[in-house]
Amino acid sequence: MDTTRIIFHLDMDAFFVSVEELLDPSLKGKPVIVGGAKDQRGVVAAASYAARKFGVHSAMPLRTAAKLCPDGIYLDGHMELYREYSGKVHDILCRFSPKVEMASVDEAYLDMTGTARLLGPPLKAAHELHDAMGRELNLNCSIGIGSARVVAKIASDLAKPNGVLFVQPGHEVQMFAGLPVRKMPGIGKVTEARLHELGIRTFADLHARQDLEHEFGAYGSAMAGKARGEDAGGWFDEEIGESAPKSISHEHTFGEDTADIQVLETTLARLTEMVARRLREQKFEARTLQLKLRYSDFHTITRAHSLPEPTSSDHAILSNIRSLFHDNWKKGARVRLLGVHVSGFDSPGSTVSFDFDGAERWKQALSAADRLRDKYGESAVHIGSALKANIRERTHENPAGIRGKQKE
DNA sequence: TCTGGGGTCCTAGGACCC
DNA sequence: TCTGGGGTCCTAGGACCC
Repeated sequence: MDTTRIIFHLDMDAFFVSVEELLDPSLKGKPVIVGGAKDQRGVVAAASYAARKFGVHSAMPLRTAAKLCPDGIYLDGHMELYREYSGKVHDILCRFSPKVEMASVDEAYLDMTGTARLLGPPLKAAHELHDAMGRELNLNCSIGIGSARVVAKIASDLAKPNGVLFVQPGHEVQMFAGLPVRKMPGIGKVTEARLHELGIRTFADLHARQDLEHEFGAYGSAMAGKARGEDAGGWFDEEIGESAPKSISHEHTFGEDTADIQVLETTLARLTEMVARRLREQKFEARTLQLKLRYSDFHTITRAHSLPEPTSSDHAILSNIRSLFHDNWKKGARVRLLGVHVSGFDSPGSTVSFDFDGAERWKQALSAADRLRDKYGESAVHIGSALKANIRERTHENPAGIRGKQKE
């Protein structure tokens, strides 16, 4: 049996800029920079290929971009519109595979395993997908094909712009050998510098070294594996599919640093409102609340507090965030950024209406119990009888207050 | 050159429990 | 009374991605 998976990674080319061009075709071919005004605090979110010729690239401070490309067209951007187009992209992808995962607004993974009978071989399916994006949305994209997510991701990067690349299973090492380590997803500025110090510059260098685990811990062997075209969990990495969000946050960088308590308090209240509203929209409640505080010198601290019971109320969140702020802000110190972050989600229904959706919970609990029994034997597990009384026990990892017997 | 905003995942230490 | 090992939770910070 052939168990090789076929994964597509699709990446929209210069997505924000391309959508802006749909809105205003006169922008085509011009150096367009999305992210904000030239003199604003902020960074480039996207740059057209014409702007890139000046050396402008995403994540670059706007003020730097303004020096490199003073005559560029600087736009604030329309996030709502990009999300709308992202939805259209998603709709098209769903015609090609039942397993689609949007990794961000402008990129996605598709599990194409077993679609050959319907859509033909991978390259044919990829070209049809590519054509559909052009024909129906008037947008360019690049598609990478491989046997694991990392492979597909690296391939789509190599395929840019507007191309398709299939890395045949088994040919990863050979195909990637000459690539700089930075091309590997997960290796950024810091890890790249550390690798360079060790004389490791390419994927091939990465293979040749046996001491990565020693230098980088578990992450080291993962890197070596990835360089061979394996995903973190081995050849058969995680399923492709959407997963529930794990955190919600909003933050704000002031146009000018401030120590004005009124401004700081108002900002905390506004950020909290935005976070709480989204929590309620998603029907989530959060247990862990976190404040982020960045001073003028860019020194940044985070301070968290976990509640005994989850909440989505503005008042509860704000009062906790305010105490975190007042307990930690160096009075009078000028602040560059404030942020409010919540995590540790629980859907309110799972706590309140246990009796109504109890069946599913029990199923989960029992299957968890079964796994423990498999591991430790029949007497290892007792389902807690105080199930209702002891609501707090039931976290995601411990759905019904199951306790494994101690192994003394 | 002065460094956004929204996320995910990892590490590491300490508290606490058995 | 001391020791220790394993597991989980919590907090802080940081790398990385788009």
